[in-house]
Amino acid sequence: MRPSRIRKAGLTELEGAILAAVRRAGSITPYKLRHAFLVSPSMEWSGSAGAVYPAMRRLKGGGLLTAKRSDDGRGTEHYSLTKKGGRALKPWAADMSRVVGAGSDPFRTRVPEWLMLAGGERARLLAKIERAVRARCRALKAEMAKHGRVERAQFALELDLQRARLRWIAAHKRA
Amino acid sequence: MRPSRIRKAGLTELEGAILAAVRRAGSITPYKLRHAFLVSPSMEWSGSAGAVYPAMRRLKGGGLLTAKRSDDGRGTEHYSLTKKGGRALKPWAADMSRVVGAGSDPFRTRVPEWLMLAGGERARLLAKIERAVRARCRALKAEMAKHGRVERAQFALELDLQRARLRWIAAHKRA
DNA sequence: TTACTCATGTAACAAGTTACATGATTTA
DNA sequence: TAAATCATGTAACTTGTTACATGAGTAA
Repeated sequence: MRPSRIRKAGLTELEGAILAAVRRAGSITPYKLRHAFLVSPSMEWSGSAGAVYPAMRRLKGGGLLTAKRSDDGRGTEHYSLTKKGGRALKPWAADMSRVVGAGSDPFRTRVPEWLMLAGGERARLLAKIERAVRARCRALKAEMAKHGRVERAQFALELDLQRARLRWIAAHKRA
Repeated sequence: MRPSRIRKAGLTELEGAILAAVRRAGSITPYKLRHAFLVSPSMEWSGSAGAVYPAMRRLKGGGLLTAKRSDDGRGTEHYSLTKKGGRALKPWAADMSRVVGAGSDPFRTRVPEWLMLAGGERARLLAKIERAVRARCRALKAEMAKHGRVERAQFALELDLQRARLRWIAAHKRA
């Protein structure tokens, strides 16, 4: 049976990302963090309230975050990292089994199905995908300019992923 | 509110992958499919019984799969794709908003935290990550030889992802 | 007969999603 | 004052995970 709460087993991906973002910000409200996730194209989560608020409450409950409620009538809560939170972040950041994993890639997942298609149909679909990937690359480059160094480093990784996809398409569209 | 059962909204990633795998196999038991997921390093799911059996039952309930129970005393069930299942697979395979997405990448997620680290600590961690990624590449190449054309196409994509990571590390380890 | 593999399945739980509710504050 | 935005939160649901249960067939 697995323990609940902030398990010894370690942080989830979302929890780690939240902790890291709180540390970067110094102090931040769930609302702002949520919108950072919402806006960021490099973030894999929807930034849904139903995920962020419970996760931050969980982290606070585990002593990894502290919250200070301001008296602005809205009850805005400012979260910051505790020492314990900082310590918890290390094994998360250095978890090799996760770091080295390929994650979930909807492109890769579909490859077998694409390769099942007959010549003409496959060529058409791959051409369509190629256009979509190129459009995504353009959007990524445009977005990149608006962000700081750290986000750009994330964008750069995704751009390289998309380029790898383009190479893959080129290698498989006529076969 | 979202409808339940096999939603109009489309198949989940796992459902699509299952359907595609069933089509490839022609006819397959959940047990065998489960083990294909379990063994495959390019598959992102654990292939847990608690995911595969319910998903296939769901797909059968929606008429996308049919099952024939053999009388071997074990009640082994052989699933195959229905016409409806084949039709459902198309929009899943051509869902551009998903195809073009970056998916969830635990490496990318950790980038901000790595870049927060001071010089020495960062260099040590990135060196460790580099070794792990290289080991993964070797494992991938060794595994690749044992598989067929379609799986190799998936492996090739992951290899390129890992190479992009190595390039990223090289660019960020001294900075 | 003991142990292993084949094969299906369930129970409890974790953690995300959408959609909604509620209210304060700012801006047009 | 109406509408938009800031801000927190909950409810219902979906779907995955681990861990276990059950039993048939096979090889030592």
